[in-house]
Formats: sequence, C-alpha cells, structure tokens
Amino acid sequence: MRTVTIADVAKHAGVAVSTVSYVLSGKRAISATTSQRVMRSVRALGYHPNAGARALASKRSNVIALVLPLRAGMHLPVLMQFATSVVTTARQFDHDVLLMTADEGPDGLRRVAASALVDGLVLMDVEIHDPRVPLLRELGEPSVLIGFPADASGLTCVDLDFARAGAACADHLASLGHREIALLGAPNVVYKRGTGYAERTMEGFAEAGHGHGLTALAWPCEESFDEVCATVKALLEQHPGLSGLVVHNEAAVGHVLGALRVLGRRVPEDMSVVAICPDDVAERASPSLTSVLIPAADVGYQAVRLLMAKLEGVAVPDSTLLEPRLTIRQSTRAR
Amino acid sequence: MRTVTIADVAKHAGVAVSTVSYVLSGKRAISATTSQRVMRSVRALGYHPNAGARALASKRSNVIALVLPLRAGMHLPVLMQFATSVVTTARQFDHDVLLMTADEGPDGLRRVAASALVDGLVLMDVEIHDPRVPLLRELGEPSVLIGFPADASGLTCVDLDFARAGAACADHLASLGHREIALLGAPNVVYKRGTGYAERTMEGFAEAGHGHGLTALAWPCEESFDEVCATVKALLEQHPGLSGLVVHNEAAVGHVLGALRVLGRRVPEDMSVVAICPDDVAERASPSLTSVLIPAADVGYQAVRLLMAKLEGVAVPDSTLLEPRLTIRQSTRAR
DNA sequence: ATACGTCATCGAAGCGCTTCGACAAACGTT
DNA sequence: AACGTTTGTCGAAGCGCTTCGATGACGTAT
Repeated sequence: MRTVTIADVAKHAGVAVSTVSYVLSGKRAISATTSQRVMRSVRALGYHPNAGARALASKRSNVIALVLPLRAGMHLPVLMQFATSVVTTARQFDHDVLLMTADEGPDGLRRVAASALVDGLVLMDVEIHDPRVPLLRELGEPSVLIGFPADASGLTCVDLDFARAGAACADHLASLGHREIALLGAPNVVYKRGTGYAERTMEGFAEAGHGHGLTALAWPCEESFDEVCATVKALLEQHPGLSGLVVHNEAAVGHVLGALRVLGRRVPEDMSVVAICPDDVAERASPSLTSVLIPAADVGYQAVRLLMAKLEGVAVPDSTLLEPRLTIRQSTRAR
Repeated sequence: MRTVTIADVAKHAGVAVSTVSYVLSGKRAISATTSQRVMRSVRALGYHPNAGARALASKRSNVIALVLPLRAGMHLPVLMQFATSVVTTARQFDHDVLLMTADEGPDGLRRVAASALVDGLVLMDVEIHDPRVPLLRELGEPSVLIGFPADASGLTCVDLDFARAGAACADHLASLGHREIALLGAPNVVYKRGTGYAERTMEGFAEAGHGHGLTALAWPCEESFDEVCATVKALLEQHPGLSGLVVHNEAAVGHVLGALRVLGRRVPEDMSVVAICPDDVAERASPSLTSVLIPAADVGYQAVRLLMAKLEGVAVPDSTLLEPRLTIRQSTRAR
C-alpha cells in the first residue's frame, strides 16, 4: 500500500496538484465547489501531507523544540506539567513538539536550528546565568524563555511573578495578624546556582513583610526529612515568636508538616503555613494547605502563544509575568 | 546569511554533491583524501543537512515519537525520568524525539505516522486495555511499548518485572522473620482502570508471601495524608501482628511514614517498611527506606534500543523484563 | 596487448510539496 | 463594444537531499 500523495488526491478530484495545495493551505481563493470536491478526495483517500516535503518546500517544519534543562533539585512534576501544556497548546496551533534535553549542550540547539528541524524554541526553567541564552542570541532563532535570565534584553520571557507570589504570602500572613514570619525555600545549591525565581520569591516575601513592619526571615531548606526537621527546629529555637511559615519547596512541604507535628506545633493553631506549590500537593496535605499555585499550564500556554506570534512576524512583549493566585485552605488562621 | 547547503560544501571541496552525501553517510567507499577534504569543508562552512530534505529523499526522518498518556494518578517524576532517558538514548542513535500526549487521540498517532514525521513510536505507561494498542496494530508502524497490554502478541514490550519486584519485597521481609505483611498500593482508581504493573506487583507480592507461608495482604491506598492515616490505622487494628509493610505508591510513601509516627509505631523497631519507588524518594525519607527502585533510565534505554533495532530490520524479542534490584537501607530489620 | 574487475567519483533523476507567474473566463466600467 | 479587474485554476520550477547507473582510471589476469 503506497502512501497517498498530493498527486493522487489531485487525480482523484480531477484538478491540478497546486489546486489541492491551495485548498489545503487556503493561501489562494478556490471556489466552493472545487474545494469540496478536493476535500472529499482527501478524506476518501486518507491523505496526510508528507511532513518532510512540506518542510522542504515551505521552509517551515511546523515543529517547535522544547528544551529542558537536566539539573539536580528540579521539580520534575512541575516540569512535566509545563511540558504537557506546551504540547497541547502547540497542537492547537498545528505544531508538534520536539523534546530536547540541554545535556547535548549548545551543539544540540545549533543542530536543530541549522537543520531546520524546528521553527522555534521554548526553553524551560531558564536561570539567571543560563549558558543557553548567549547561544540563543547568536542563533537568532525565534524563541521564548520560561524564566528570566540576568540580561533579558531582546528576548521574550514568560514566568509566574514570583516576587508577587512571595509578597502575596507575606500579605496574607500579615493580614491575619502574624508578626514574625519565615520563608523556607529551595535547597542551598539552587540559590548558589543563581536561580531567578527562588531569589525573587525571597525578595518579594521579605520586602512585603518588612513593608508590613514584620520580622520576615528567609532560609534555604534541604529536602530530606531529617534536615527539614533540624531546620525547622533551629528556626523555632532562634525565633520563638514565629507564627507564620511559607514553604517554597515542593519536595519539602510534606516534611515540614511532619516536622511541626514531631515538634508538637499544631497547624494552624500554633503555626500558620502557606505553601507555594501545585494544588494537588496542597490538597493532599493534612491539614490542606493555603497555597499559591504555580500556574504551569498557563505558563506553557503563554509561551507557545508568544512563540507562534513571533513566527507569524507579530511583535510581542519582552516580558510576560503571570499573576499569582492565593487559595485559602485550612493551614492558616488569625493569630 | 543564506543557510549552507550540500551544494555549497561540494563546491568548496571541489567535488560532486553526491560525493559529499556519500562521505557523510558512509554508504559508498570514498578515498581518505577526498573524505578529509570534504569534512574540512563541512566544518569550515558549518554545514548541517536540512532535515526536511533528508527525510524526503531518504524516507527516514530520524525522529521517533514518545507518546505519553495523560491520566490521573500517574507518577509524573517517573514519567519524566523515562522521557529524559528516551531522549538521551535516541540522541546516541542520531535520532530526535517528538513528544506527543495521548489526548489528541488515535488521530494523533495516525497523523504522525502517515505524514512520515516519525520513523517509529515509543508508547509509555501502556495499560492492560490501552486504546492505543489496536490502533498501533492497524498502523503497522515500528513501535515499542513501555508496559504490557492484555494482548501483547506481535508487539514489542519493555518493563520492570513488577511481579518479581513485589516478590522481592515479600522475600526480603520473610527472610527477616516477619510473619504478617501487607502491601499498600496505588489508589483504587488505578486498579479499576486495569493498570498492569500495579496488579502484577500485588500478585507477585501475594504469591511470594504465601509461598513463604506468610499472611500477605494487599490494599489499595489513596494519596492524601488523612486517608493514608485511616488506611494504616485500619490495617493495624485488623492485623495487630503486622510487622512488615510494602508501599508501592510514590505519592503516599511520605504519608505512610508520617502516619506510623502519629500512630506511635517506630520504623524499623515496630514496623519494617519497604518502598517501591525511585532512590531519591527512598533516601530523602527518615529513616531512609529499603526500596526496590523503578529503573526508569534503563527502561527508556531499552525501549529506544529495541526500536532502533526494529528500524534496522533486526528481529527483537517480544517481551523484555528488567530485573528488580532491592537496596537495603534503614527501614527494615529482623523481627 | 586485451579484457575484466575494482575503486572512486560524477551526473541526473527523483522524493512530495509550495509557490510564482500565466492565463482563461467572468465581471464591471466607461 | 472595447477595455481593465477580479477570480479560479493550471503548469512548472524549485526546495536540498539520497541514490542509482554510468564512467574513468587503475591494477590484475589472460
């Protein structure tokens, strides 16, 4: 069973090959009757355009690359959510997604760009000093970054507004009358690496806290139960008046609750807890956690939307920040 | 800056286009001197073959599809590990990976196959009655499944040997002298759906347990802390002599430890716990957990390796089962 | 010397599609 | 009635690559 080509469709419909092409692409006006006849033939023969031929002739592959970093301490579930939303959105724009990991290094990006395998790139989890960024500038390939590098000039970036997410947590705790609050963040290695969102959350939290006249501390936090326990214990010893805790570390959030339980602090009676994490994690905890969610699906959608606009030659804003949304559950209460 | 084509390379090296092609593909003998001259030109010009043209002429896109299901209760981190190992391995074979989600339905698979966008498919997380399987048969596209459907005849499948994983846990607990043991598995919905690996683990566990003359129970387990707590409590009340627990539920494993703590059972003094989960989760717990790990990276590697063999026309075994490996840590001890 | 492989290379014919210019037919304008 | 404009369709020229058969230039056997 030879595969069906556009010539087969043309013959079947009794028109020229180019007419079939124009019916399918809509790039020239074709009469309704011809158009219908062609479409009927397309369906009758089960025609699917050959991707390679199309790419060769049109200089568009209708594929975008999704470039994942492969780093320690990354939050796999959230990455996965990003990825699926990028795929789903790309399909809505009639594009497919090529999955790349950054471990192939710069050459990988160079390769897919130069071979015209992809029309554009979405880079996930971009850091302050991300090695992929200079290369991106050099390639001049249409791209969208998820996250913000130090120098974002000339690039298109999308992310949750982590500063406001941190601030929202502080605001919420302040409004409940808490006077001493703390943020437990990512493991130390993440800050050392210069991960923008982690730092921005801390800054937003501290600034908002101080704005309300509160004591607002920010500590990194490792992810094993024992280390979390030790950190929480030290925190409570050094600041006995602490009554509000923000956890920005998905892997540690369960352990923080366990640690508080072990240390005899009830949530929310003795300690209010806010998490920055996906909703399912917040809901699975006991008590369910007041949280700011990371809108992975929306970020992925926006990234693809912006990339598609760029591919169409439409100008897009350099920077897109998504509003955080705080959901109140059972883990916070007035002091 | 026009992109460099094979004709540019040929001119630069003073040879015919076809000679360049043969140097690059190695499909015909080319003298060492010519070959070197061509390679020098390739590097000098920074030539990368156009993927579309290559695919059109050779009928091979050098891209494989990775098809993810999108279901509730899936272990996102494990999926992600699979995915990255598939990508990495594919690159070793000079292939790229197109990421697809099953939510596009059968038409998605049909589309990429018919359009020659991909040379083959890797389907992840295949279930007993997976709707993608009949379609796959119909398409006749080279493919490898991760997981086992009810009828695997004529298909190539890879997976961890979950039955032996369950058995390994039971064996280990039996060897430590435990007489009443239980398995806490996936949420009920997963079994209802007919998820092969979950059922096979249970069966392997129960069979091995009974083989050792033990009482071996298998319960499903929801993933919220409160439900885990209730389940563990009920289990202990109904079976006071229980001294060994196997947890095959990544999301719940932390909660199980928390529940035991709350219920006043020490691990491992009062209760030995074995987990079936990735190493990092086992190591992050307190105490660190004796575990059977899901060899995601190896499964991904094997899947791609098998697919590449099929693409080369080499016959491969229908079924590849990976041996489980049990790592002893601090959560189990002799009774 | 002649015929015959072997080796290295070339030229040309596609692969299946898009797109450009051409062109007839149908329409509106004066 | 003669002339521009649209409108709808066609044919042909590529896009950049692979691959097949042809062609010399050799070395070796006759």
